[in-house]
Amino acid sequence: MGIFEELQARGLLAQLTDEEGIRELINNGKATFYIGFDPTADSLHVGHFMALCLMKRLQMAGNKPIALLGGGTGMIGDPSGKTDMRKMLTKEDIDHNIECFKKQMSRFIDFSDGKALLVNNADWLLELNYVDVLREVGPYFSVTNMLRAECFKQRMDRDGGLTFLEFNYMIMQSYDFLELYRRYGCNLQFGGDDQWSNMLGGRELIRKKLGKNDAQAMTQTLLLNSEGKKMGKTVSGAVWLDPNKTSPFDFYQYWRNVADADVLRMIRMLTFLPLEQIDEMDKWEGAELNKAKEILAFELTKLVHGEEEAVKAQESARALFSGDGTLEMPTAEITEDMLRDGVIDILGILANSGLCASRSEARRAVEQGGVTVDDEKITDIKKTYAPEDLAGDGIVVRRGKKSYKRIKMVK
RNA sequence: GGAUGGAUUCCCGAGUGGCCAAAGGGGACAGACUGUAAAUCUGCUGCAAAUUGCUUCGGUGGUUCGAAUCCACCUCCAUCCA
Repeated sequence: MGIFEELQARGLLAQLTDEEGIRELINNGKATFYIGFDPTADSLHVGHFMALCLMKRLQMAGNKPIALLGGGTGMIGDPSGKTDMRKMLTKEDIDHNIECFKKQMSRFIDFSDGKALLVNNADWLLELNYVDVLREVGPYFSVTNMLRAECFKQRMDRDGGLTFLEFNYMIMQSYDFLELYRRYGCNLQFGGDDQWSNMLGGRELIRKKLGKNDAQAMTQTLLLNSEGKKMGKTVSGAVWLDPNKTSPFDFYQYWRNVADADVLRMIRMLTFLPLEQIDEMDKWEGAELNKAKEILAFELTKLVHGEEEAVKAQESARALFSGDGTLEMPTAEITEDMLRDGVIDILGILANSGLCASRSEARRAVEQGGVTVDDEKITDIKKTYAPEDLAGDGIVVRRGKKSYKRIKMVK
């Protein structure tokens, strides 16, 4: 089975310009392909992770990946699938973000000996001048066609409309493909399915401008859950790959908690487990799926944070939910200035430790029976603790099922 | 540039002088049930030294005993016209 068939079996492929051509290309390791990453934040998130995995798979099959960082396009902002216009980033932000991306990417992709390239489109986009661009690519784009593209259509119907700035994103991205084709012989572009129309733009441009018909594009399935929402997003924001932004434990928990209907699909798409093994799991049902969730969470945490962190996260989770294994626990410190009359009440502990946002919220949590100290339920909102109670290892305060902290007194 | 309609709490959205910390829904959080899932049910959802006080309805000033609500100016947004 070639890499093409494997990607297909894993459900990663969405749209392709030429199925046979692409199969031929990647199965024989003849593709030089690129995926673009917009440096809109200082860490990669789960959506990027999926793209990185795809790059890795293709690299393992002998193809040459180019990671294109959007230092230039990032200054414009992609309108595809966005409800709001992106906020404009400063040059400094973008450069900083690119540095962060580079570090994280090298964990996944082997950039040694030219096996993969990392380029920044700022290198060519920023030098362009307006008139040259118009002359060079202007004639090859039909505004009529562009407006027909789904991503623009939706945007036009929405409040706020589509700005000229965003409208140009597609042209920039097409220009990238052209440039990479010229410079590195890049003959294939990958991207999320929402990028399809932008990618076709590039292919068209190469065809019209250079008369070459061998630039291909293919998109990967977007990572959606069974409710059609994007995976990797929580209420508090994205699930990041940077351990300082999303701790390995939280990362683990995110995957541990996916819905039944999604587990197998996620395993198939995101892990590197052999397909035969996954097919076996596909027969699992009901509570057995919990095992599958554990596998998913463990495998992904291992890929992103390493085996050691994955083991720790798994043990902590088991300890927290079923009582076996060792519990690694975040600690919050209580200082003397938080004391009132020489003691601190339970509400103060909850609020100061970050388990609750405010004393009011803490009060509610206690009143509803959601707070536990050293496995004993707290019912009295006036309960207080003296510094001696918090000495040594301190106490373990748990709020609800999933958040807990060790509370210690410091001088 | 002109006309019209808007801006309310995390989001959507009611409220058009006191009974308003502000209906309803969504989300979030907590509890029950469970499998750390889904569905369902219950509670809860501005802050605090907590039967009270303080801050909040785009901004600034004003009218009034009293303003989310009335007036003036400003900012931003949408739709139509140019």
